[in-house]
Parts: sequence; structure tokens; C-alpha cells
Amino acid sequence: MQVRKQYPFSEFEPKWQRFWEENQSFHSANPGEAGADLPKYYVLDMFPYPSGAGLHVGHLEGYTATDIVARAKRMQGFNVLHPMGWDAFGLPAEQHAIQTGTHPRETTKKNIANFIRQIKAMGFSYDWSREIDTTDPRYFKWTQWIFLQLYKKGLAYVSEAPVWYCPELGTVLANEEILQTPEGPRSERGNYPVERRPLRQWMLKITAYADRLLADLDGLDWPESLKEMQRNWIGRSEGAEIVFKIAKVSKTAPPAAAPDAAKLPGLPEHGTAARLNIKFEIGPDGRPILVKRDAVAPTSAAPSDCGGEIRVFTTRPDTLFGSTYLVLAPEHPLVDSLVTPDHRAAVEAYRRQVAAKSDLERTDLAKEKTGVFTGGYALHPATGQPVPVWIADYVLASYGTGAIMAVPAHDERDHEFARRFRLPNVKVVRSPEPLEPGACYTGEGLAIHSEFLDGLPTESAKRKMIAWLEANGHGTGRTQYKLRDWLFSRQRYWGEPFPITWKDGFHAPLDEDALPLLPPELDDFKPSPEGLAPLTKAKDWLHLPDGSVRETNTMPQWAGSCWYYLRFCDPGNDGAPVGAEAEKYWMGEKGVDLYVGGAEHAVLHLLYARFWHKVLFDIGVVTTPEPFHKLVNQGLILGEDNQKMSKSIGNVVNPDEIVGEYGADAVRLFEMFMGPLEQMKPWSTQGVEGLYRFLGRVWRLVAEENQEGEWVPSTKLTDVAPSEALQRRLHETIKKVTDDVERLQFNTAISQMMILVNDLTKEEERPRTIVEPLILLLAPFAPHTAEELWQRLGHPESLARAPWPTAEARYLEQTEAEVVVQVGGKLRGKVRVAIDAGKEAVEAAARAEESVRPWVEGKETVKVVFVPKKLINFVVK
RNA sequence: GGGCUCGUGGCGAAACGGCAAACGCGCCAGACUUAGGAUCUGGUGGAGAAAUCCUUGAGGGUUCAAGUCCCUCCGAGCCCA
Repeated sequence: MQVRKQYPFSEFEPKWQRFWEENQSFHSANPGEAGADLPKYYVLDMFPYPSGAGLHVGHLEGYTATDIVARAKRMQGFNVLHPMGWDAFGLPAEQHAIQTGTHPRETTKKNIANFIRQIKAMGFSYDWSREIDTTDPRYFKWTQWIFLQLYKKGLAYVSEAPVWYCPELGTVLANEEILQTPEGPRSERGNYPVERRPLRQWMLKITAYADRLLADLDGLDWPESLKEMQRNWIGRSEGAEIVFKIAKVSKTAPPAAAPDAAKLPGLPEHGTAARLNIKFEIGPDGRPILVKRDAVAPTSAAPSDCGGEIRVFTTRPDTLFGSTYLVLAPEHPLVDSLVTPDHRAAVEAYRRQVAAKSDLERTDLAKEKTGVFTGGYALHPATGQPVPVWIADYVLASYGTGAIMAVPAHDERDHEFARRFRLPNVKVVRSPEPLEPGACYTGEGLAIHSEFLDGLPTESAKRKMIAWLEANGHGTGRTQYKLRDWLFSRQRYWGEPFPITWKDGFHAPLDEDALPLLPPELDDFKPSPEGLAPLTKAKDWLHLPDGSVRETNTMPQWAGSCWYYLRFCDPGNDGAPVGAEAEKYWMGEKGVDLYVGGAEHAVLHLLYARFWHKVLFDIGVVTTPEPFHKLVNQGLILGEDNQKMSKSIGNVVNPDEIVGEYGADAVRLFEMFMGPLEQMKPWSTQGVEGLYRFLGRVWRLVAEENQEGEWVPSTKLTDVAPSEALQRRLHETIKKVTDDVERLQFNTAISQMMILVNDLTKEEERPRTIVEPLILLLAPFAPHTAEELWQRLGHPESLARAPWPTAEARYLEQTEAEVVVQVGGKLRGKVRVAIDAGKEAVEAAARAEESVRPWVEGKETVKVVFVPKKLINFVVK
């Protein structure tokens, strides 16, 4: 049964969408165009991956929030940049291509068309002339160009890195597609086992920017929790790298000869590992592990590989004298040369045991520390005494140098391990307060039992130890980052090809005027069984006349999203990623003024984009060091059952249906009314109905239905002068809505408009001078309804750029105030007094108040607290 | 295990240290109606006949005054390990 609509949204919503499109109502003026003299405001959504599933209500939340800001700012006299585009390279379309043979371009095109339909049905005020698509050659030409700039600055290098490979699917997978399960790592798709395989990879040297990425966080208007996540991800720790000489090696195993690289699984046919200065050893699992990387960019982070000494990293060099043993990661390359014959069996057994464990088991579930003694010893650099070398899985090969000096007295994990294996414990820091005997103290204090450090507080002890290490050649001060270089290549078809060729084992960049480099046409998108990229199949494309071959990896999906906000400023520019003038105007001092998107991008996208932006800043393409000034994460929208929306539970809300039933404006309002933008909150279709009713009430302020069922001007809407109370309510509303939009508190802005509408509904005659500003305030939230009512009120022009109402102080002024009377902090009554009444006057009025008198009479008043216009509190005995 | 965020009616939520629960959903009653799952009006945290008392995860503290600030604990979520 078709329920009668309260207002004809299904007629006027498409009508205004058409109007806005035909009139280009939301065109943003670039420098040189009319309108560019206005101050700019850049409000950006994280552009979506156009999936086959279409938009969900979570997208709509962020998009509605930014749209409200964009529309309000336009009315407030800003030249607003509010664009939309497509992060359209990606795995699902390629996976679909592998299964069906449909070219990813076709799937992508179809999905984008669907997204556009859904977005336009919501009435978002995007400037569609700026639409960009990362898979468009006119766009990725510049993605490739930026890669070349990174390459030329030495920030792109080749390495041999292990990647996840799934034999069952015949493809490599990104980290995000791997699930950690109790049975070990598995593919998200299909739940097949996956394994690490070393493949030639491009890396981007984001670590070179670690310090700036960390330092510049401070000036950003981002959620503190998000900044903290980035800080943790970068993971800067200051300390020292300390060298322990190996005391005696009972059996020196000759280093495993580098096997013929071409025979290694997964190496490209034109593999040139040896010339790339890549060296392998055979790991404990029989697989090759990388020990040395590309000579183009040697990294100092490689585990110590020159036998004879063990390098450890510590943040507490001041505790060196308390170090009683060393621990290597079981995978550490030095283990083989350290282990003595009588310990070899135990070490091998332990390594097998560790290899079988998932990372989860190694860390979280491993309550009891495990490890074995290698039989080997190292010399303590300060005391010259031999210290035993153990291996244990609580030390990870991938962090620091893959080796630690254990200080049981002052590190929890070392303490636990030492107790379990009865290793000695030497206290070298005195805690300011006495501790229980045998306790582990990890805080700061004065150094003891540390010879030349004795008596120094921790900070100076650290400095002095580093100086001593450096002076005596036992180590150096060092800053360590958890952040590692960015693995930038994928063995995929549907991504940007690298503008790189190979010849005789050397890579060379393509000329900039050869860009864009298009991917070859293929009809089979499967990677080869060895995990080679699909591009290797396109022999014509691969081989160049001069005998060189093209790079066959493609860039990851992150690449296109690293700079799209710049392209929006100047999308048609054929000579540069963004023109200088457009960049200067739109990216201004603060870059993007407001950026809204999901918290799932808190680290990767936002860190990668900041990195690229800084590189572009260094080469003069952009004028600010940071891209996004203010960032807000919209909260997740749960299903009506309070669970995460998922197909399998069947609680997914389809926006098309809801929009069809209640209209886009009701959905927009509800999305904002649910609660604070940043908060996680459940969907409620009944709640949409509430906002639908609200819009119906607003509609009926202006229009009423006649006998024929037509909407005609309401007879109750008149030119009567508003009451003082109504006038005040309007100006309160203007003030609150204006402030709340600025603070992105849309839920309370809507509440305030509801209060005004409720007041108006009760009036026999509704003054036009109140209703008109209300419609303008509502316009950013419910633009179709507002436009339609604005027109019905007799305005020929769209209100998209109508001036925003201003709250006038004279209507907000009060002559009287209601003062709360408390006795002993409890509410006992209220008195109305003149707005400027002083303490004495209010006290007298309060004491005279009937409801108050019994509580104060006959009692001694100790104190009277008076807050003008608010409260008076009698403290009695 | 560590870090961060958060616990308020039946539900979503409001609340510069100053009247807890605005606004909406739901529910109850009334009006208008042939009708109401439309609209309009009123009510709606708990106990109590009332005066009044109790109430913001639990417990403590600071303050004339605490949902809000501080400490301990419990629980949830996110991130990291």
C-alpha cells in the first residue's frame, strides 16, 4: 500500500537536482574566473573505491556532513571547493576480471555510474566538472610523474622483500587481505593458506621523512587519538646501538653461498639479483632470506651481517652494566655461527617450533617466555666479561637489529625470562622509592654499580654512556623508528604501471614526455603460477626495441589517493599535476580546510599522503608542508541490531530504498541527527521517519493542501509582526545553528531548528519574517525542501548563495533572568530578577521565595555563593 | 600486555564545574475524523497519596556545587604488540 506522502519530495527532489546540474550551481571558481576573489574554503571527502555493492549509509554520513559545511560556507560568502572522484584502481574489479574475463575498466565504469546515480540522488553539492578517476590516463600520468620525482630524489629503490603469496589463488596478496587465524595466516578471500615469498619489490623511502612526519603532527587540527596512532606507527625511540664482540666461535660455518638468483622461486625472468647486490642465505625453513639489498639505497636497518659482533639496539644505554645476557631473534643470521655443537639440536628444534607459530601465538598468547641457550658468548663492551647469548621468540627479527641486551633488573620481559631460566640479575638503577625485593624497576633513577655512571640520573647517564660508547668504538647513539619503508609494488594488472625500464640489470626512468604509460590490453588477468605480475604476459608491451624490458609490477591502490586532493584544485591541467596559481589559492596556508573520512585510513592513507605532500613541497610543487589542516573521522554506523552491518547478518541498510520511501532530505537529516559525527551509532529506520515528520511540519508552515489535493500557499503564513518571544527564538536558532555547523555538531543544530518549528506550529499566524530565515538555516541540511519552499515563498533565485542569516544581539538580550536558588547545593526554588540584579537584591528575593524560606529560616548562613544571571546558593549550618 | 576513547531514561541522545534527561524515537491520553499507521494538543527516569526522597557503570576524593575535575576498580570499543 502506498502511504500518502506528507510532502511531494519525489517530485521536487529530482527537480532541484536537475536545476543545480543545469545551472552549474556549485561550480567553484579557479583563480582568474569570476568568484575567485572570495575567500576559499576547501572541504573534502575521502573519495571512495567504487565497489559493486554501491554506497552504504556510512558513506552518506560523511558526505552529508561535508555537504552541510560546503553549502553553509557558500551562503556565508566563501568560494567553496567541494569535489568528488573515484579511487578506482583496486582488487575487487581485478578479481572479477580473473573470474569472468570482463575487463576491470568495464566493471569500474559501471560501478562509477552507479555511485554517481546514488550520490546525485542525495543532492550533494559537488562541482562535477572536477570529477577525477585514478584510472584515467590523464590522472595517472601525474601519479607516474610523481613517482619519477621520487625516483630522481633517490626515494624509490628496489629491494627483495617477502610478500604474501597464495598458491591456491595463484596470486600475491596485500597485507590487508591476510587474516591471522589460529591455523596461521590465511587469505581473506577463500580462507586458503598463504606464505611469504621473496620477490623483487619497489620501496619508497618514507623513513627518510620520519622525523618531519612526526614533528609536523603537532600543528594539525586532528583528533588527538589519531595523531597518537601516527606517532606510534612512526615509533621513534632514542637510544644507542651497542656492539658486543662474539667471544669465541666454536664452529665457524662458512656463510651460505648466494644461490643462483635466477633459480629462486618468484624471481622475474630477467632477474638480476646478483647485480642488484641482493644476497640471500637459506633460512631455517629452507626458504631464502634476504641479507643484503639494492646498492642504490643500502639501508642501515639490515640485521648485522658481518660475523664477529652482535649489534643490539637499546633505549636504555644507561643500564648496560646490568646487562647479563643477550637475546637474538631465532631467525637472526648470526645464530648459525654462534651455536655450539652440543646446543645445535636444541636450537634447531626451537627454531622449528617458533616457525610453526603464528605471530599471534608468539606474542599475545605466549604468557610464558620460551628460549634456548646457543652455547655461544659475547664480550660485554664495558666489563669485558663474557655474557651468554640466547635465542627467544620475544625478540623479533623485524624490529631494531633483531637482537637485544637483556637487563633483567630493569625490563619486564627480560626480568621474566631471566627468572624462568635462572639468569643473573644486576641492579644498576636505584629507584627513588624502596621496592619489594626481587621486583623489576623500569623507571628512572640514579645509576649504581655502573662505574663511571654511578650517581647520575637516568637522562645524563644515557648521554654519558653514549659518549663513552662512541669514544671507545663500542657503539653509537641512534634513533630508531618502527616505521619501515613503504612496499610500493604489487603483482597486479589493475594499477598504475611503473614508468621504469630494465636493461642489463639496471633500472632507468622513462622520459616524462612518454607519460602516461598505459597498461597493455590483456584478456587473461591471472598472475602466473610463480607469482609473476600479469603484465609479464604482454610480450609486445614488455620488450622494447632497444632490448630493455618494462617493469612489470604495478603501483598499490594507495598511490592514486596520495595526491588526488591536489588534482581537484586544477583537474584539467595538462602541464603539471596542479598549476601553481590554483595550488596557492586552494591549498592556501592550511591546505584542505576540512577533511572527513573513516578512521580505517588513520594511519596508512594519511601517512602516505603526508609523505608525498612533503616530497612535493621539497621540489616546489606545493607551497605548504601539510595537506590536511583539519581532519574528522566519522563514526561507524551499525545495523539496527547494534551490530556491525554485514551481508552475512543481513542487517545492511540499502540507501536506495530509504531514499525512495522518505526522500533524500529526510535521510540527510537523520544521518546527522543520530548523534555526534565522530561517534559510532546504530541505524534506525523509525528514526528517519521522525525527521521525515519534521520536514512535513516545515513544509506545512509554507504550503497547505486544498480540496483538490494540490499544495497551495498556507493561509496561516502572513506578514504579521512576530512576538518578542518568537523573534528571540529565531535569533537563538540562528546563533546555535551557525555555531554548531562550525563545530560540526549537526545533531544539536537540528534539535534547535525543531524547537523553532514547534514554536511556529503553535502559532495561529506564522510570520514570514521568521519562516524565511528558518528556511535559509535549513538549506544546508535539507537543500531540496529548502529550495522548493524558498521558491514557493516567492523568491525567483536559488538560495544556494543566498546570504546566511545573522543573529542580532538586540533580540538575544534579556531584561530578566531566572536565577536558581539552592540551599546546601540542593535546588529549592527559582526567582525571576532583573538581568543586572546584584547579589543583595537576588539574595533578598530568594529568601522571600516561598519554596525557599523553610530551608533557610532559623538557620545560620555560613556563606552565599552568587553567580550572576544563573544561581544563588546558601550554605547553611 | 600497552596506548587511546567511551559508559546518562525503554532506545538514539542533550547538558560554559551551576535546574540532569533539551530534541527525536517509542509508549500513554485527548482533539479532529467514516477511518487513522495522517495531523494537532498534552503526558512520559524511579519510589511515594503527598511533602519529599533517589537517580549519569562501582567506590573514594576535590568543591558552596561534579555526568563534567582527580584516584582506584569494573565493562565496552578502536589501535598497537
